[in-house]
Amino acid sequence: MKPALFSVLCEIKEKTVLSIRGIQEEDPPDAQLMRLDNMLLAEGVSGPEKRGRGGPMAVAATSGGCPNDNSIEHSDYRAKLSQIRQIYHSELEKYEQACSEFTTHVMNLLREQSRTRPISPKEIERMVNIIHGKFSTIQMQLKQSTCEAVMILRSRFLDARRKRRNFSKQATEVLNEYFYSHLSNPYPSEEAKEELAKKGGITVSQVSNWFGNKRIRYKKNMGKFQEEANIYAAKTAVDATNVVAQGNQANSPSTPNSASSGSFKMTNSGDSFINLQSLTSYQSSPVGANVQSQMDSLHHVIHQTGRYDTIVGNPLYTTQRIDVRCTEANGSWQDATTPSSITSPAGDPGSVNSDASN
DNA sequence: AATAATGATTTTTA
DNA sequence: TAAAAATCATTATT
Repeated sequence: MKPALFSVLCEIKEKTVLSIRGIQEEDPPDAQLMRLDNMLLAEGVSGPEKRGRGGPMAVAATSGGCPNDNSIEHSDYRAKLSQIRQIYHSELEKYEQACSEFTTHVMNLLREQSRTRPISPKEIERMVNIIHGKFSTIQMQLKQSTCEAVMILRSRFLDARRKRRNFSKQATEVLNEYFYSHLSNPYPSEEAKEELAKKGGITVSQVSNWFGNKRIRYKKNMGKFQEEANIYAAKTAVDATNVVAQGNQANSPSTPNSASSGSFKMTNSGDSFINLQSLTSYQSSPVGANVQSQMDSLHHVIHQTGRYDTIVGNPLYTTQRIDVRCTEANGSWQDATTPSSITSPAGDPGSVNSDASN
């Protein structure tokens, strides 16, 4: 009886055109999926668990502990990321398992039924394809939402602008020290930046940022920075003189002025320069190498003593005049916005700063 | 709560 | 292309 039924079913099938027809579907829509995959891979969500931990972790232990928050934040980020990653993988696995389970289940069912009704292998294949398609769309959704989560995480943790931390005391100390002892040319070289970064427990680009900000802000109104300028200038001045006092014999005094400004364009002010030079040499024995920084420091000290009154009295005015000093003297690390109009009411004690040059 | 500081980013400039 | 200048967004201070 069975064969009869079977053949009948076959006929019906033929008539109702339930048979296979266009089996052309699938797979143009893979562009998006590729994008998601790539991104997940790039973010380290998919791909091998890279717990590489080798990195620049142990930063310079030189001189004092800098907790260095950066790494803390980073590890926080990594923790969250690995959480996402974990979820992603477990979900993915679940889906894959479910998919294969369901597929085998359906196939078994169909095979069983194929005994009592006509089912071509092509139909089974098609069925399997459909199932896989369904599951892969689910997977894609998973990938998409994972991507979203990662992006959110990124914007929250990696965008340093959003989570700014002030530098440690140590870092600002080091940076300011350099800045004020190279006030005439506060452009640290790449090596110097690395050094500073190391000492301060920050990155080189942070050093660069800091100097960029510092220069512009210092220039913008120096009055505000007078205090710390004096502090650091005095500090480094003392250091410098000490150093000089100890051992300078190495260098010959034969490298006088030229050395001082180095790569800096020293527009004019020949006389004032000489002036300062004599001053410095007077204070501290002639030195070749260190001259620059000493001059900077001293400059500050002198400067301060020279016109403390005006500083106190009229900050604005002072600033401007200092500004002028910078322009004329340095001529370079920035040009003062101030017009020459305000320029020195010549003659006053302030003229001390004409020295300021370099 | 208002405002100053400050580190980072973006845009402009030389 | 590096530095200046403008701007943003967060943190500190009052």
